[in-house]
Amino acid sequence: MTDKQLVLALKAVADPARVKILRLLKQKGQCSIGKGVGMCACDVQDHVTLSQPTISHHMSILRKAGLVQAEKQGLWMWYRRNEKSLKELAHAVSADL
Amino acid sequence: MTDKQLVLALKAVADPARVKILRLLKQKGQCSIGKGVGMCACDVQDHVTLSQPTISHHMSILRKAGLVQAEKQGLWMWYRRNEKSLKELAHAVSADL
DNA sequence: CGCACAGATCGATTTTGGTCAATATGCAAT
DNA sequence: ATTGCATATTGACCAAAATCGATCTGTGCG
Repeated sequence: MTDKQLVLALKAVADPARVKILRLLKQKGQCSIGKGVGMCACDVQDHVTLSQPTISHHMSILRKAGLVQAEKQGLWMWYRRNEKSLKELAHAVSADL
Repeated sequence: MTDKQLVLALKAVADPARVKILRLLKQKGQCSIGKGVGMCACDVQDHVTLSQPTISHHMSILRKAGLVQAEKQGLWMWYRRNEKSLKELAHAVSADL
C-alpha cells in the first residue's frame, strides 16, 4: 500500500457520514435486492438523513479508496464492504503510522 | 473512544504532512534539546518543507487529536508520539470501522 | 533592561470538501 | 416508444482546512 493510497483511504474514513455508511454495510439482510450482505444506495439512504446525490458522492469516495466494492445489478447498485482493503488499512495504521 | 474522537484522530492522520511528521517522531536522537525520543518544532521543520506557522498548526492538530504529546522545555516545545493513543486508533480502525 | 530565539497566534488567501437541487443516464416493464 | 425508477453527474454554494507572512508571547541571557 503506497502512502498515497493510505492517505486516500484515511481521508475516506475521516468523515462521520462515511463511518456510518461503512458500519451500515456490516448489517445483514438489509439489501433491497436480496443480497445477503451489502446494500443498495437506496437502502443506505433509508438509514442516513442525506440527499441521494450526497450519498452517491460518499459511495464514490469509499469506492475510489477501495474500501467498498460496487456492482451494478440491473437498476440497482450493490455496494458491499471490501474487507480485504479494510484489513489492509487497519494494518497500515497499526504499522506504518 | 467516542465516534467524535475517532473521526478527529482520523482527520488528523488523513494528511500527508502529518503522516510524515508522525513518522519523523519515531526516529531517535533527533531532538535538539537532547531528549532520546521526540523532537522540537524546529527539528521537525528541518525535515519538512513547510513554514514554521504551518508546522505549529499541524502539531496542534495532532495534539488535539491526542496522537502526540507536547511539553514545554524552556524555550523549546518537546513533541513526542503518544503510542497509547496511536494504538487505540489502530484498534478502532480494526474493530469499529 | 533589552535583545535574541522558539514557538504560537492572527489575518488573509487559496484549496478542498460536504451538501443539495436540478438534470442526465441507464435499465425495466408495459 | 413511453413511462417510471435507481443512481450518477453537474453546478452552485458554503464550510472547513492548508498555507504563509506578519506579529505576538514567553523564555533565557548579557
